Amino acid sequence: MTPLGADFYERPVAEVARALIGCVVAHEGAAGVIVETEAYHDSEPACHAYVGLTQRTAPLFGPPGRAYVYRSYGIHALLNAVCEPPGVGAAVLIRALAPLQGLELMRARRGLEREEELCSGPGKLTQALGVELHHNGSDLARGPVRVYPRAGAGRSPSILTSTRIGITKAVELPWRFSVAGDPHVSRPRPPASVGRR
DNA sequence: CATGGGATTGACT
DNA sequence: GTCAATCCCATGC
Repeated sequence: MTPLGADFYERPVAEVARALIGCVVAHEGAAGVIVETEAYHDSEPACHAYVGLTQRTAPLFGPPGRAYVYRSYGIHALLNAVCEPPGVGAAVLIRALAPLQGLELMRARRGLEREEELCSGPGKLTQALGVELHHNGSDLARGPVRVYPRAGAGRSPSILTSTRIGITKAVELPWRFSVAGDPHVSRPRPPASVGRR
C-alpha cells in the first residue's frame, strides 16, 4: 500500500478534509480509519496560521503532505495534515479514528478498554497512536506517521458536513466532516440530519 | 520578561 | 452540567 502523496494535499483544504474521511492513519504498530476531520485556513481567525508566519505556524505554510502537531491546553498533542501549496497556511485536523489495527497497543497507551473510547477525539487518537510533538513537520508519506488512501472498492462512506467545534472564532464555517452515525466520532456528535451527502 | 489564551479530556457535583 | 490540569508560544510592556 502506497501512502498518499503531496499532490493529494495540494488543493483546497476543505476538499482534502472531506477526501480524508475513510483514509487510514498508521504509526508504530497501530492504525485507524479516519471518521472525522476539520479544515483550517489562514484566511479565517480560528486557524493558527491566521496570525501569519511565526515559529509556531511555519509548518502550516510549508509544503503539503507534512504533519502539523501542536500541544493543546498544555496536555494533548493534536495531529494535522498540511494542505494547499507552500505559502498558504492550511491544514486538516484529524479528529477521530475507527481503530483498525494494534488495538491492544492502543489500550495500553490509553489505559482504557472500550474500543469506542480509544480514538474518539483529537487528543485521544494521538495518544492511542503514540504521536508526539516531535512528529511536527514530518512527511506523512515517508513516516513515521503515515496516511494511506481509502481502502478497497467499497462505496464511499456517507459523510456529514457540520460546523467546527471547540473554537470561538469563525464558528459558522461548515468545515467539520464526519461519517454519519459512526460511534467513533467525537462529541458533541453532529445531528444525523445536518449536511448529509 | 510577564502574561494570557487555547482546534481537550476526564473527573466530579 | 461544571471545572481544573498544564505548556507552548504570540503578544505587549
